[in-house]
Amino acid sequence: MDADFDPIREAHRRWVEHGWGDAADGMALVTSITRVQAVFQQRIDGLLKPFDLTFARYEVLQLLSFSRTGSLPMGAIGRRLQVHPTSVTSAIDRLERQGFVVREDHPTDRRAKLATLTEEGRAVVKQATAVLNEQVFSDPGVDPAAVTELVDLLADIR
Amino acid sequence: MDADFDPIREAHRRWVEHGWGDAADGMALVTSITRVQAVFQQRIDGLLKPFDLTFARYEVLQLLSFSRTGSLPMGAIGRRLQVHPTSVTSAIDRLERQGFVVREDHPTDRRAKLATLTEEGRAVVKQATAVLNEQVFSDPGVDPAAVTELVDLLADIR
DNA sequence: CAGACTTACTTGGATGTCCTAGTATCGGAC
DNA sequence: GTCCGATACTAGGACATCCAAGTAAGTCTG
Repeated sequence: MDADFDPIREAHRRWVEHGWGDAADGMALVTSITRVQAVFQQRIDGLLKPFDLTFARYEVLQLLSFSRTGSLPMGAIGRRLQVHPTSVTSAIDRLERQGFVVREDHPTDRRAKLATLTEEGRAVVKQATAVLNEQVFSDPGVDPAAVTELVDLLADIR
Repeated sequence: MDADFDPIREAHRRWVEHGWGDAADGMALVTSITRVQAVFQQRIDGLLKPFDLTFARYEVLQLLSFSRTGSLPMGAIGRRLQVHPTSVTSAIDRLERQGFVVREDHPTDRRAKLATLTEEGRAVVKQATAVLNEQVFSDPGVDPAAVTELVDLLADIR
């Protein structure tokens, strides 16, 4: 990236000039988070492309792979990933077409559906995890101490 | 929010259990940023709804309102906001239909188009800014000192 | 046990973002 | 002066996300 120019820092200067006061810092925080999220998103989606996955769908597979039976109700997925139920429906639709999960009836609640990992799903999430852990998560671009600090600070906002 | 349960902290515990090592922290960072971004996005878009704006379009208007002439080439907007050129086209399309900006020819470069703020655009961005500054940016949900710290740490990643 | 409320999931619609590709124009090299 | 690569914007397509609304089924209350 053009390390010699930081649009957010530049914008922050303008906000202060226009008398925003404290709000300038807040706006800088929001835009910073927005951009950093976009950067990670693109980097990760690029690495997942060979697997025909996106970060959203990867998260679903990964969550399932860590559950005892490789199977969770749709609603539980949405709550754990903190996304809207319709986003889960959409992700599972896609993953099901890809053969990475299957929908099954819930054993006791006939309203609910279980998303269950297939063999292919388990295999692809394993490979994808290896790539992401090595290329992104092990070294997100900041000092390891700063990482935990960031996570703690962000936890306060949530 | 349900302060008594943090899905990310819970997930982090599982990642560590599965032997992810350093990668667990990195994954926690990425998911934290993703969720926090989503929270801000929804909160801001909710506040902007009465103005028939989104954060994306608000950022464009705000950028224009701070330029000397209320007018910038499309490309410059994309670079400053760090978004793809097609996203700018899409945002300006919408803003133009809403009457908040108009497209004009660039005086010297016939390839380029200028997006220029209208009176309505200037008025709406002023009102929207007042609301956002008061309701979000002045108090993003963390200690003010932490805000600048976060911004600095995030700047390293960008 | 019947009606009302709640919960689980899906459908349809609107946004925003990116990528690929295409058209028009600018600018520099020869 | 001409040609070719770089730049500016737009068109079309794929995803993901949310909201509003609808259907089905569980649960609770009187």
